[in-house]
Amino acid sequence: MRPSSGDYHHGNLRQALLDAAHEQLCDAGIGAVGMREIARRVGVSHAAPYRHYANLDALLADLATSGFRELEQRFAHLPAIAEPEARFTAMAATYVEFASDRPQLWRLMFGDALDKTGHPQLLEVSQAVFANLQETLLALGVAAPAINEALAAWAMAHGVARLALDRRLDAHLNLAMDANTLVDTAARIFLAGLRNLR
Amino acid sequence: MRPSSGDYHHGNLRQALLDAAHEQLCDAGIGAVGMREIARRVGVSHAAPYRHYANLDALLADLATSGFRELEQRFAHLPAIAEPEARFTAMAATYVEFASDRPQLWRLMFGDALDKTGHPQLLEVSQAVFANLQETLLALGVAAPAINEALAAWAMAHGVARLALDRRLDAHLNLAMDANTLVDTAARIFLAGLRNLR
DNA sequence: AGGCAATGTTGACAACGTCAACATTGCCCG
DNA sequence: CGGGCAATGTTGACGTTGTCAACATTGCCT
Repeated sequence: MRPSSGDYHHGNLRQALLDAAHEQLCDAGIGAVGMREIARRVGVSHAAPYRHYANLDALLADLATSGFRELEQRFAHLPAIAEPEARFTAMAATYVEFASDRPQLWRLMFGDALDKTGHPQLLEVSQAVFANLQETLLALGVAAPAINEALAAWAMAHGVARLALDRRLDAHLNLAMDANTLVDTAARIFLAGLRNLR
Repeated sequence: MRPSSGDYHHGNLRQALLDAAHEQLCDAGIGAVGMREIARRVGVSHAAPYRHYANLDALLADLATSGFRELEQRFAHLPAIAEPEARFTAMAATYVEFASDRPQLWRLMFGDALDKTGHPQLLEVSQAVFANLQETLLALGVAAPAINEALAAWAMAHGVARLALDRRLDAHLNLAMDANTLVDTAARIFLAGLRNLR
């Protein structure tokens, strides 16, 4: 199905909408992403998206889902580091790096602009990401199920990412410091604490 | 100035607007807070708020500022704990507790619904909160300026709060666990790490 | 007492999300 | 091969919102 003859039918609007929404998100932030604006970007009438998404939230949920998949990919393509502690640090760094590479997407995924309840796919992919982290923790020799520790680690990386995104680091620091060195410090403290406790 | 005679003039609308906005925020979440709704709640015409706030963002910024002041108060009224490590743990717990007591307010303060740039008061109060944490870290014997460690600690507490608020804990846990025990775990790991590193 | 600045009201505008009614197209089945 | 049906896109409408301008009302100061 192509836009060969008359371009009344688009071809595959759904993906085009997603792409346009993604561009708009990166360009202008979450507040600027609206049904009409997306339709405008694709060059289609303002109500056309409703043939593919029940409402704006559904579209945003789909966008967030693709974000989680990308994050998962980054974890998957992490260089194979055998040593567990180094791997843990690398994962935390990857997490923060993703947030700093795609700040708007990250905000959509973890912020409160989108109500996540009622989007099972979204829940599923986010759980997959967490499972990945938990496995690494297990390799550290933490006793199963290691839930506490895994969550604490996640919280740490998550907090670093958010503080960095909100520019609270810039605001509170005279000296130069970026999220990367901060997450390193935090990971080092965390690992030392784990060693010390068991 | 009271609403004694004809109630054309309200008395002190500014505070009434803030109160109404706060109620609406707690009742229905950040998405439901709008100029017209606030005015409706106070019983005043839809454009009246503009005599006191340039726009909705300005009002929300004021609300967030009051939130930071309340958080500051909680730190100030913390029971006097001399032992630095216990005090640190108590502060982290207080932080998370605030988030769980006033989730919507916390979202406003730390979420991305409100653009914080261009609100100097807001920046000021949030810096004051951070300074408080940094002092406690100093008492732990961390070398001045201890910026790295203070930020890492903040990130940890912040991450716990956010994961809890977003119900990601519920989503990922079969067993029962709340933010309180999690922040305890995280604080213990963090402190053990600090001891181990120096 | 009178006038001015502060404060509140009314009405308007553009933009938005969403729905219903209608138009157009591709595809499948006889 | 043709006709109809389901999928998809368009148009127009409704109610809502943030914000502004013009106007009304009030309290305070001289």
